Amino acid sequence: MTHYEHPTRLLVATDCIIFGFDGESLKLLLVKRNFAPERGKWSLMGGFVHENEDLEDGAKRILYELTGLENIYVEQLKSFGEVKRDPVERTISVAFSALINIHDHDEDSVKAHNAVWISLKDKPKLIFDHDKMVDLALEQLRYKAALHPIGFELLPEKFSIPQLHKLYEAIYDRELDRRNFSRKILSTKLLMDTGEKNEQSATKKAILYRLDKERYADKFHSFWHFMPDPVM
Amino acid sequence: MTHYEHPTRLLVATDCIIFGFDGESLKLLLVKRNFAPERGKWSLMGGFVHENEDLEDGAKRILYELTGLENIYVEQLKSFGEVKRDPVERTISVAFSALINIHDHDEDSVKAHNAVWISLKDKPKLIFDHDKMVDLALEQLRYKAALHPIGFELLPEKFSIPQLHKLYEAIYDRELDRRNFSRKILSTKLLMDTGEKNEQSATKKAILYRLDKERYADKFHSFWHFMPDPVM
DNA sequence: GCAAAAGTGTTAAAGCTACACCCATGT
DNA sequence: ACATGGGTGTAGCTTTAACACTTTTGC
Repeated sequence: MTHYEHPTRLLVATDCIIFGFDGESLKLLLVKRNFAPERGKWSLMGGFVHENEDLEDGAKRILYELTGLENIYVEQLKSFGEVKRDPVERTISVAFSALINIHDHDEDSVKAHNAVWISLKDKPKLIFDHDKMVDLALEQLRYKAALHPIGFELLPEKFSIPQLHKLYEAIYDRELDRRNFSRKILSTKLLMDTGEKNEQSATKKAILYRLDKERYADKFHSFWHFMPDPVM
Repeated sequence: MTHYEHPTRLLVATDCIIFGFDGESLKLLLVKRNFAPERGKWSLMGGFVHENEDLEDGAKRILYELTGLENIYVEQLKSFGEVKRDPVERTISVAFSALINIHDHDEDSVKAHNAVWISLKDKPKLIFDHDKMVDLALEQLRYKAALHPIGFELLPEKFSIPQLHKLYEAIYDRELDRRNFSRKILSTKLLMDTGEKNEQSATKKAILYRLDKERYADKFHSFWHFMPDPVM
């Protein structure tokens, strides 16, 4: 086998599975296509990788175009390369998962792209193999959030434990005992008390925490065990 | 953003991180290149994706060419797409992890490709970003084997618990209490007693088990907790 | 004072670790 | 019979799950 023998070049795209959380349910940012092919149908946000651009940079460029946000938490999910996945021309798509704070995005930009936040439970059928991408992204989010502190990416910088609790219930689509959850989270020592309280609450105001960035960096590679087994 | 706007086509390759286990240590099947570029240096086995071939099929084709084996356990790891990762021409590489039974491969074929099994601990420096690929593959193997029953792919169909135990010690590069390990494995009910014993042993012959395929399929998505925390 | 949400405590069961002991086999 | 490796048992500790209770706040 020699290198550069049959240099068949292929189209390479990235598609982004963009998760958000509005305090109640987990949402996806989806695009209603006003361009061919599959005009009028729903799809993930995507685009082609440029000649002089790393894969992840491509995904971040596309995310920036859509949301106006930089420094988004992005993780490569998997590449989808079935020969006939795109009917127009063979295209390899590198799928990226993105977690963003739903309140931060640029609304005009999102509207301009014909994009909408849709609850996972109301997800319409998407074009091509995008449904598979979403399924996998959700599976991975569940997998990862059970063991690593990534849920925070979906929340504001300052957040309460009840908020985090609701997020986890949304991610796993099931009830979690709030008291055990709280103790488990606090036992990681990953949260810093900001001294502030959630003034929005009509009842007892919850303590607002912030992620301890130093410990976060140290512990990122250690397992959590947030979920009662079995998770999946 | 309209589809098919700037159709820049790129080279797409697959590289395979091939793990094997010889009963003592975890090994990689590496190629000493007798072709350009980087002739004489070590690399992973790889090749370009063909026009009419799914990504995973490409990896399997390459694995078949090298080892003569079909039905190999293969898992897509990640795509590597840095602009300058390949100095000759920009190439996206989709990395695949493969777990094979080291005794099954076709020796002639491996020799013909100038490939050698090398213990992870003696791994030479590899070309391009192949070192990164190996690091990630190992991390993923550790991650996954702690929670899912995939170690079996590296063993013969019938294997003993002591064999499995040695495999796990090799994967995690640390001692594991053999008695606790044994109990943990058996408690999953994933192993079927074949009624046979390991006749090779010079001392007490170990019971040979086989993976219970039905339970395997059912349980594949459930977490194991094989390793004492923290694993990583 | 009451309802609702937040925070803290308790207890029994389960799981894990670190051991000790016995069994089978070839020399 | 003994050295070696394989199989099973157990005590003490830690973690978990499933609960109850108290505190804060707005009305």
